[in-house]
Parts: sequence; C-alpha cells; structure tokens
Amino acid sequence: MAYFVEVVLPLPLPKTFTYKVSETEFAFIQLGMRIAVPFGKSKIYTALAIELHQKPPSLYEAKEIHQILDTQPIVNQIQIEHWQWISKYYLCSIGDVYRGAIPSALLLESETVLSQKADFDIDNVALSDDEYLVYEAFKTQPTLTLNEVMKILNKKNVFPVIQKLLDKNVLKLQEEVTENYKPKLVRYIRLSPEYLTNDGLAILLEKLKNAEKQKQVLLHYFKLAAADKSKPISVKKVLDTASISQAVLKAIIDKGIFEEYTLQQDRITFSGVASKKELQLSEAQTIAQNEIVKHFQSQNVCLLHGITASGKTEVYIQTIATFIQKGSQVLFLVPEIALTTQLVSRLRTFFGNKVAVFHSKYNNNERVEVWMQVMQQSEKAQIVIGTRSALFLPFLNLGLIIIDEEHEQTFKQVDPAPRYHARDTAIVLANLCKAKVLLGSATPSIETYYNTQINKYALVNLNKRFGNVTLPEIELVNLKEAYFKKQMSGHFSDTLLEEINRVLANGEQVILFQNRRGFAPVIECMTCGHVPQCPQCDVSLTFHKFKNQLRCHYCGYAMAKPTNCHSCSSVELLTKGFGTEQIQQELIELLPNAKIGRMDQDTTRGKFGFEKIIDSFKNRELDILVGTQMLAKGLDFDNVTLVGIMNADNMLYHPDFRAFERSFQMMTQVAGRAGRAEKKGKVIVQTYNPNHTTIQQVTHSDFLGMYEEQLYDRKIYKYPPYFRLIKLTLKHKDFEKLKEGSMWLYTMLLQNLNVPVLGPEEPPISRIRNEYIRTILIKIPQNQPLQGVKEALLKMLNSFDTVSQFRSIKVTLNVDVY
DNA sequence: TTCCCTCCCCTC
DNA sequence: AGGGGAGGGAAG
Repeated sequence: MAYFVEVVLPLPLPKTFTYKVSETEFAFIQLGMRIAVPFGKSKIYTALAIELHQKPPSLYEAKEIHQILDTQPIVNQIQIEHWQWISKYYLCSIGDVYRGAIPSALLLESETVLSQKADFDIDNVALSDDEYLVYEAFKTQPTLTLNEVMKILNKKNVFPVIQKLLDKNVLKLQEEVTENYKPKLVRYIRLSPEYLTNDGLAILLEKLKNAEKQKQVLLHYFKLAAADKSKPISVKKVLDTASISQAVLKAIIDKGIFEEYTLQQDRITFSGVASKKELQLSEAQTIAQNEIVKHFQSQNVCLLHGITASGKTEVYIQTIATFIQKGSQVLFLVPEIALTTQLVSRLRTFFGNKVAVFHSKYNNNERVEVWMQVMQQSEKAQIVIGTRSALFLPFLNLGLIIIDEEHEQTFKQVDPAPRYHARDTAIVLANLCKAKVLLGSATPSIETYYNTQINKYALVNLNKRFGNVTLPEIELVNLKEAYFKKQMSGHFSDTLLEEINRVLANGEQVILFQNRRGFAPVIECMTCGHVPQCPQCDVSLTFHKFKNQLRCHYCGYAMAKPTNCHSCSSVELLTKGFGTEQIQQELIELLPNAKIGRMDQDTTRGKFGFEKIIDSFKNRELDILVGTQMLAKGLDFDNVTLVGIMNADNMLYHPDFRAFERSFQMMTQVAGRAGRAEKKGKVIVQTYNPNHTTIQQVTHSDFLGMYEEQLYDRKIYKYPPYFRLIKLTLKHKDFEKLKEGSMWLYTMLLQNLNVPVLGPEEPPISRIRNEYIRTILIKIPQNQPLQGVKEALLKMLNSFDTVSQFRSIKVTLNVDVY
C-alpha cells in the first residue's frame, strides 16, 4: 500500500503537491505539520501538510519527503480553512497565503552541506578522478554545497559520486535543514548556597576583606536583591546598574561566591506591574458597552461609532474583560505599529501579563515566540495586540476580534499577495471561530457604515466626549484671500501664527499637520520649466534637503541636487510645493524660541523612533509637533489645544473615488487631537476652498451628511458599497506590447464578464523601474454572484496567457482595491 | 521561487 | 564556435 501527503509550498503556485511517505510517517504526520520536501532540481522547501491520502498520482511518480519537521501541528485546521478562503476570495495562491502568514523563522532554509571527515586517511583508500576532485576541493574550503560540487565536476548528477565518497568515509553530510529559531538565553547570578546563612555572610565578608571591588559587587547584589525579592538578577543588570567591570564580576564568580546560571527568556517582556485597577466608565460608555453585549447575542459584527476622544478604548477594555472571563482569546487589531505602545500600556494596566504584541517590526524570533504562545493558548498571549498580520496567528479559542480605526486603509495589504483586507478577513476568521467582531472608529468607512444601515452589522453610537469635553472649534482660513491680502508668512497665515503664539504662551502644545513628507516635492527651473525626472520611472524626483539629493520614491534612484538646470543650464531653480521638513524649517525661523519636533516616515525609522518622538512630545519637551497622517491615528495628548491643518486641498483632489471620504476622515481625526482632558481645543484649517462640501462637513462634524452624500455618489458612479472592485495591473517593458495586450484583455473582459469594465488606463505613475503600467478596473454589482465573475475572470486570464505575444506581460489582481 | 533549456546575439 | 543573457516552462 502506498501513502501520500498533499502539501502547500511557500511559493506562488496554484496547486498543492503530492509526496510519498512511509507507513510510519503516514501514521505520524498530522495536518498542519511542516515537512521539508525536495522541490525542483536541488532545493528543499518547508511545505505544510494539508491532506493525507492513498491515491497515487497517475501522471508522475511522487517524490519522497525529506524530513518531518514537527512533532505537533503548528497550524490548525481553522487557519487552513481561513487561508483557503483568502486564496479563493483575493485570487491568489494558497502558497502566497502560507508564505505571508507564517513567521519566516519557521520556514527553514535548505542547503545541503558536505564536509570532510576528520579521521579520513587518504593513503588507505583509492579514489576515482571525480572523487579526487571533490576531495581536493576541501583543501581550500571547509564545506561544499551540492551546487559547488556540480560546478567542480561539471555535471548535474553528482549523487553517485557523493554516495561513493560517503561509503568510503571521506565526507559527511551536515544537517541539511537548520532550525532558524533560537531561544534567548540570559545569564543570571546568585549567591552560592553556602553563604546564604548569617555565618556564611560573615565568612564571605572576611574573605573579601582585601578585594574592595569585589565587595562592591556583593553589596550591589544585595541592594538589587532587596529591591525585588522574587526577581532573578541578571549579569547584564549588575553590570548596567553599577560601575563594575566584566573582569571583577568574573573573578568573584570564579571564587565560587556567585553561581552563574542561564534561563531561557521570552524576548518580549514588559517592565512595570499590572495594577488591577478598576475601570471607571462614564455613563455614556456604560450604555454603549451594554448595547454591544446585547447586540452580540444576535449579531456577529458590531460597529462602535464613537466621536474622537469619546473613550472607545475603555469600552474595548470592558468588552475584552467579558471575553477574558470566559477564557477566550482576544485579538486587537490596530492600523499601525506606532499605536501599539500606548495601547499596550493601557491594556496591561487591566490585564497584566495576558497582553502580547505582534507586528512586523518584531524580529523573527520574537514573532515565533508569540506564535507558539498563541498556539499553546498560553495566558501570556490571551490578548494579542497587532497589526494586520496578527490575523494569521494560530488561534483556536478566539472569542473576540477588535478592529480599532476600522476605516484605515493600512488594513488593506497592497503588495505582495495575498492582497487581503484585514477587516473583512477578520470577519471571516471570526465566523470560522464562532467569535464576535467589534469595529471601532470616529469616522467609519462608507462600506462599514452602510453595512450597519442594512442591518448586516449592529451599530452603537458614542456621541459624548469623555469627561464632557466639547468638540474643538474649527476655523477656516481662506488661503487665496490671505495671500492676496499679504497675511501670510511662508505657509503660515497670520491667524494660525497668532493662535500658535497664544497657545504657546499658555504653556500648551500645538500639532501641525501636513500630509507630505520631505522638504519639497519637486524642483523646477524658473527659466525653462524643466523638472528633473527619474530615468527609470514616470515621476518627478523629490528634493530631500538633508542629504541635498533628488530622490525617486518609487525605485530609490538618487542623484545630487543639480546646481543648474540640466535642460537649459539656468541656475534659477525653485522648489515647488512643501512638505513637513519645510514647515519645520519655516517654524524655526518664525518662532525661534519654540521647540519643534517632526514626525513622519523619515524621523520614525527604527524600532523605537516613533516612541521617542511621541514621548518627548508627551513629556512637553517639544512645544510643536509637525507631522504627516501618522498624527491622525488615535494618539492621546492631553496638553494639545491647537491643531493646524496646513493645506486641506491636496488631499481633496486625489484622483480616487475615496478622496472626499479620506479627507473627511483625516481632517476629523487630526482635529480630534485638539482639546482632550479639560481643555477645549481649537483647529485651524488653511484651504483654498473653504466652501467645499467636505470641508464644511468637517467643520460641522457632519459625518452623516458626508456619508449620505458619498453614498449617493458611489451609487451613481458605480463604486463600493454598491459595486465590488477588482483592479488588474499589467506591466511590461515594451510599451507597445503592453498597450496592445491590455486593450486585448480589456475587450475580452468587457465582452464576456457582463459587468462594467474601465480602462485600460495609464495610471498617474505610468512607468516604474523601466516597466510600463496599465490598469483595468472591473466593477461587480451587488446582485451579481461574485465568485462567478471571478471564475470567468480567471478563465479570461488563462486565454490571455495562451496568446504567445502577451504571455510575458505580468498581471496582478487586487480584489476590493482600497 | 528556482532551475534548466532554448534561442539569439555578440565576439573571437 | 562558444559564451552570455533573456525568455519561457516546469516543479510532485
């Protein structure tokens, strides 16, 4: 009887693959275990077992597996089902999902490594020519890979030679697959047991009479031990907190006074202790929380629409508590890593050590640790706070998923596949786990709000700001008028400057919002109008003042800032537009006494870059914080009473059906940073279009007005929630071929799909890294079966692939493009 | 993704 | 003729 295992490979391949296993292996393997398999000529991949069967494949001979890597499944059945849904819905391969879902430390690397046996004696053995060549190679290097052997022997099939060398005891095979994950070991010291008594102590002091430095170590150790009796004392801590050298410590350990020992440590630890503080909900919060609980009896998804600073977090915490009591796991998704820090400390105040964090800035080993804790349903990871990828953790007992700032576009993955939306994918996961989903936002997305209106999701409103702080007053400044009347200094209107001065004089803080990083986007020649372009992409180069460079944000191309125009040699070059860097620069000149910080992608690189800026602003080391949209995301600053939006218009006129919705969300969110705690806030919006409906809606906090208006537009212009969108992106180096191919595909789709198809369109950036780009947009009406259209689409793409001249055009699919 | 094969172009 | 690079197909 033959036995087989069906596996998923971490590659973008549409199929699963069949491997042969022995009867013992067949009995041992459980679905969800990792299995190393040979694939292709020489590579070994970490595959995942998803089916066991006894049907021999008819068209080929199945290869044997290489090795079973686990003793327990590391992926559960719910996950596999979830992945299959993702792959089907978002039109990608399950291998893509697998690769994106698993921490890469669990995907082992393969490389067959040969090394020479130490005890081999050449005189006793006769070697053939080939064998001798391999033997010789070890004189120049300690190890050889299979590929290197192939090169040395200049042939493909080197296995017979290697086998002979193994038989003749010339070489050995090293472990081909190495586990990447390494537990972290920490060195600790403790006093040797014989000195633990009072007598012992006296002897000890006597012993160290002449070793002043070592006595210091001892005393310091006692001090640390007294500070926290239960905590072990690490070598690092001793060295860090006292001026003691490694050598002194080593000496005292060598004397037998201290013992050294190591413990495996969790990489992710939190300082500070949980104070089981009672949560005080306001009346409005209590009502909202009760409503949520009530809705969860009949519905699986509930939207908490709470205005900025209404205290949604307290409601979340209270809701989490009800699930924690039942012993369920809770997943808390946030749009940005940056938001985890504040949130973690708040949640830990109530749930102590039950809170774990998972996001992409964690390194591989840290991620594996959280993965394992979730898998073992460890208490340490009963609540997981994470960004979208935390959805893929191996939950088995998930009770609740919270998605904070539900409207954020960062929940949608753009590249690489799987291009999933975390909110929608979470709802599917919750269904598989029989869990509930709580969405929260001050500015819900049109789609989500629509779903509450058709009773697909429940809706709970929270309309009062916490502590009854009133909403900030919003003042519009007409830029056109201000420039005309010369009431501007640089990019600052007099109104804004006056307010900044007033607020600073009160000892309060200011946030300035400019949704563009860098100094100035482009450099233009005053004489001929020439703007330097990227040689590989269809974009203007961005000026970065700090490095005095022109850079392409798409391919990374960089050049020194030219001193004269490359087109006409004029030296009159002018910067156009402005970013956060320039705002900061102007402020320094306008307000030389103010301390000004900047928060954008450029200043928040690194693991703790973000925290540093946030903390110094919180601690009032900074008076003014200039930043991009990062500022808009649920951060709490209790001393900010003024928010300035430098230019409301550049968001408004994005060529995107969501432009108004997004502008509303962003401005409302930024405005919400003003006036927390007891202080009333003020917001100043500088714009060329003070009468624009969206800006008026922001000014009057008119979410419903925005919703109704946008919904109407969406219906008329065929956009979500009335139509589902699939965007096809076609890329090729040859402009003509791409043009022809995209037209061909467009025509095919239009004729066969029976739904609106737009395109083929040249996107605003029509060339990146020397590849031309075209897009096609498919709009699927609500009443049309989605899967049917998707299947037809895949069929069209298949026939596109059979046309030989188009085959080399790369097509990517983005379902529910955001 | 990786590898191998084929085809084509360029150089010797 | 031979080497090198690009493009296409297959992998169990």
